[in-house]
Amino acid sequence: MTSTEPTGMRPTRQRRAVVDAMESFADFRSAQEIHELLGERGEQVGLATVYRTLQRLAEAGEVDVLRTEDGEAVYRRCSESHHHHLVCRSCGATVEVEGPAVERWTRSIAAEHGYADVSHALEIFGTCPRCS
Amino acid sequence: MTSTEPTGMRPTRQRRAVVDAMESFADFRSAQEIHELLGERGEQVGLATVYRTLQRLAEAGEVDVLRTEDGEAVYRRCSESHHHHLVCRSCGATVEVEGPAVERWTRSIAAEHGYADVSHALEIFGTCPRCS
DNA sequence: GATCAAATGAGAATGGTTGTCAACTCGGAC
DNA sequence: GTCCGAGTTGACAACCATTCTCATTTGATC
Repeated sequence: MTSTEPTGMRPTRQRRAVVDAMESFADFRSAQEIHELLGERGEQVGLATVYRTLQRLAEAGEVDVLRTEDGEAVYRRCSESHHHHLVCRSCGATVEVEGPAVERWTRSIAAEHGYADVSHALEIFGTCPRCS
Repeated sequence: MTSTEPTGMRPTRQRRAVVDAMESFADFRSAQEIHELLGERGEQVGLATVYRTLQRLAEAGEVDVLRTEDGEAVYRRCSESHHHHLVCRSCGATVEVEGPAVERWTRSIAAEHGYADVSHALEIFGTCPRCS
């Protein structure tokens, strides 16, 4: 559950660099931005490697992934809380929301139908106060 | 709010065809799938036009857009029918589920943040009994 | 040090999506 | 009905995030 947990990944210079870079910001960044950041830090890491590493980290649950409105994947070090997004249809303004009720509900629905390893995706759309 | 509302779009054959096609399914489909569906229906509509039309409809709030896990945009007619899908990660088996609790929760969360015209998309993923 | 699977990087390939632009259409003016 | 201009279309090129390929390098183990 912690970030020092073994993930089955070899601790190469490149992976350490990516993990380090992830610690240096708290918002969502694209793979390309992270690659650029590494360059600025003097860490030479191939773009493909950045993509691969971020993917692995995401699979291992070490980072959160999100899709921007135009389909770009953005990453952020894993905040401890699972949450959803309330997105403005018009300007894209996003609010992170939590819902224990939803978590419980999805789990019970899945169990009811015999589904295992449950996860879910929930997005709420609306028009934000500024746009309406 | 209704689908007969003027959207500032000229009612061309192609747009009518896309809107019609959107009425023929209730789940999220990609632009390419919708384009293919139009072809099967004997409606000749260019792919670019399908993309443009869906974009316009989304802007006008006539359809909901969502990004799949791999960044593809998927569209669904904006409907009041509130059911969600419990999808098997392995074989794709889908169960439709309803959740008044979720409907209520999303509405209240949105209201809390001042968001209007609320809709939402929820998919639950798991491994079905047959696959686990 | 020898060995081998895992990891890397450069560049090519992929594929969804958007841009381009000449041809076409719709709706209003006449 | 005809004309006109702006909106729309479609074929195809361009774009660009992401993934693939594969020869080379690296880390862990013996």
